[in-house]
Amino acid sequence: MRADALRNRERIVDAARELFAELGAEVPLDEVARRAGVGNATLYRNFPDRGALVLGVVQRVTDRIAERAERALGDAGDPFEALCGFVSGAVEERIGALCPLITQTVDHEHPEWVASRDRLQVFVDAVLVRAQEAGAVRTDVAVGDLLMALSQLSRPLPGTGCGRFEPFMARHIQLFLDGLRAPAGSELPGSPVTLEALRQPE
Amino acid sequence: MRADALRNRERIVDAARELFAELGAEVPLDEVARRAGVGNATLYRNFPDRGALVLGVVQRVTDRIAERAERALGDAGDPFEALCGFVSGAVEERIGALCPLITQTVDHEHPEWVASRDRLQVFVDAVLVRAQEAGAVRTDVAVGDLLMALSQLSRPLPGTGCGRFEPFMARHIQLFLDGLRAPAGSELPGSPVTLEALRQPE
Amino acid sequence: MRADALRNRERIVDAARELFAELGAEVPLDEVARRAGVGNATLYRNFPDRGALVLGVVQRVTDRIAERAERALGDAGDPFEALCGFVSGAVEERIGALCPLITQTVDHEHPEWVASRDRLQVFVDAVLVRAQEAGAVRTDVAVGDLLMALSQLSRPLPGTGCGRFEPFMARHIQLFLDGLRAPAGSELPGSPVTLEALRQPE
Amino acid sequence: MRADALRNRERIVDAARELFAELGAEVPLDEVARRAGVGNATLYRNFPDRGALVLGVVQRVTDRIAERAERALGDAGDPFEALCGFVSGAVEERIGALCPLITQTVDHEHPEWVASRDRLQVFVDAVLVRAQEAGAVRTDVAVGDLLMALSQLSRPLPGTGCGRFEPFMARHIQLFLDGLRAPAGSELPGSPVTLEALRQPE
DNA sequence: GATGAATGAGAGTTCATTCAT
DNA sequence: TATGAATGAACTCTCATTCAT
Repeated sequence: MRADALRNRERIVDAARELFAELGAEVPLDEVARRAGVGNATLYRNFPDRGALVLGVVQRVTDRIAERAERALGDAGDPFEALCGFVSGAVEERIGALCPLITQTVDHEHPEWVASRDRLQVFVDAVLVRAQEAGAVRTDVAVGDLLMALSQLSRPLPGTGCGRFEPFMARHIQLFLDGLRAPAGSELPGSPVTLEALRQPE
Repeated sequence: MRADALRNRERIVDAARELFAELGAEVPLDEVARRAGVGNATLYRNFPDRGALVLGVVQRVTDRIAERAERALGDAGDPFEALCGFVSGAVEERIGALCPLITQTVDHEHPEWVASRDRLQVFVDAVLVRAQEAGAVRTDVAVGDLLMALSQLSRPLPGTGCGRFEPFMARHIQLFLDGLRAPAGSELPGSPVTLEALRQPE
Repeated sequence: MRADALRNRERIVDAARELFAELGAEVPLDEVARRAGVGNATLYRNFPDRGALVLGVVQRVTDRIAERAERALGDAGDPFEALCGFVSGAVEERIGALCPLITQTVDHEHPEWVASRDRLQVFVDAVLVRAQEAGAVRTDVAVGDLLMALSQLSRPLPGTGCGRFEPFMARHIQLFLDGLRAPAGSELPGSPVTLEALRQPE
Repeated sequence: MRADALRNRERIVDAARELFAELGAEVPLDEVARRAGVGNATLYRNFPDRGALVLGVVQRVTDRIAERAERALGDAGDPFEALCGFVSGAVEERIGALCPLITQTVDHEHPEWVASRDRLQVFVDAVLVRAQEAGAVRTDVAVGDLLMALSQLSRPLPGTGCGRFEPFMARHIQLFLDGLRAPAGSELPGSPVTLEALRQPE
């Protein structure tokens, strides 16, 4: 019976991830339950409120992106190529839907979230630093710059049938990656950004 | 009383612009009315439904950004500097809130919107082409690339007290502008994007 | 200027009469004003609230039907024919919309209304009695029986494009008139009904 | 819990039937819910919009009247008496509130409604024809003449505390029934009316 | 543990009526 | 005086959440 329950939980998170990406974070939770093929009360049993569900999705996505970064680290080829590969993977994992979920509802003190976030940061940082040490990426940027900009550039636009704008996004992400290349094209305002910035002090 | 009515209309559009930027396109219309200092029915007299109000805001913002572009055109200085100045101005005008409003609710056949959009395109195109002809910007990008990416990079994040993330955005926009610089840093997928893309055929 | 004001008042009552008959007594008063070709505030100047407007319409219709009855009285031909002619005329005057307006909103103490009602009763009673005295109509019915049933049978049905059902109504009114004929086809429950019944004590 | 849900549905239809008859088809749905003793959202779960609720009520009433006709058919006594008994029963079932609901909101293509309507027609037709064959009722009338006129004559008048006018209605219905008696008292305009007329072609 | 149903709070929209020109 | 505009109350419908089976 526990296997069944776990499978339900998985299906709920998956359904929520898709729907959040397609229709935004405001989708009716009954809709999520329907897509997951469970009753709504089952959803509430697993995630007492919308915040808990969002946290579940955010962690899931974050962890999968961290895995991608870890895999990119193991890639022995050109460091910049590895970085680009990671970027594509992150987009596939729907990183574009991530930032709004985090800023809108995640509790930044929540230890599980902090752990996921830090793990993500460690691996992406390694991928980035390796490219910087190879002289391929300017040194005045940090992991938060990469991930936040990437998230924004691939962020879904409401009303677009989920994917309609992706061809454009690929161009714009490429332009951004060109802007990351060493030597620095211009001086950047502010300081390099890390993921802790997401919970900025007010 | 016509003067009074017009002033009310202005106040409603202004309030909506702010609230759409701060809280997204789903803000309660009663909230917009309250912020504008009018009764809710006054809002509905001027804008029969949410779509009409969104259209009003979109046109207002589009027109103001087009004016900025026109002014940048008159700037006799360095063409790339003029482009950067325009970009800053567009961000100030809250271009970041624009794309979602357009894709979500604007009727792409609506003649007034088409007129505003085309006017914007003409002026921004001129600013961009001038920089390209001066050899400062790569030639495989078009006005839609600039505006859509800019819009996404400056798009407000829900739950952030409107501005909290602007320091980061400035960095990321700068990186994107660096990516725009000639010579081209890499080959871009797809073709240069114009604003007609916003209404892409299905 | 008074002539103008009076003409406005007339136009408002006419518009209201048509709309009440077509769409029921709940039509928006702004709609009445539009149909009358005046501003809504002009309507409110003439009729402080919906009740006053309804009273105006009810009186107008009542008076016109009373005139028809008066004319039928002057008709020297067959008394039953005269009665039938009056009935047709009353239907043309939209008697079918009358009863609901009266029961719903008219103040039964209002002296002007009482005067109109009594005048109607006097004339219709005369038409009816004449037919009864000629032996054409059963004697156990009174003016209220005739007018209330007639009103119900010709009462507009909402959603019907005003007139779609009139062919049927003509049949049913004819059947009712046949039922009125002497000698009495059956014993009727209760007592003959007069128009005072419209304000029945509770 | 299905039993409970069904009971709720029943209570909602009953409450709606009463309120439609008392106050017309425009009663606030919240009022219906209150009268039924359920929350408003329960009403909306069962009947997604007002049209669905009206359809539910119309079907319920139609079916009950059809049952009455069926029972009248089984009555071995005088055919005209049986017809009169059916008429009384139909009035008790609130046939008077039926026509407006049908013309105002029912979708005349809706298969369930068509089925109910046709079933009603079959039984009432049988009752009527039997009286005609016994020589008691004129032969130039059909089931639609009977039911539509009956509906209009017993149609509730707004503002009357539901019943105040029933004594009169009984008289007028009796007069109408007298008019139905053979031999025909006069020639009727048009042709006999069936229930299909309710959806008349435009 | 899982489910369908119930609920109340809230959002969009309409309308009778009042105000300001 | 006549008008267009403003207003708040009311109504329909949705949705997060809780309950009963």
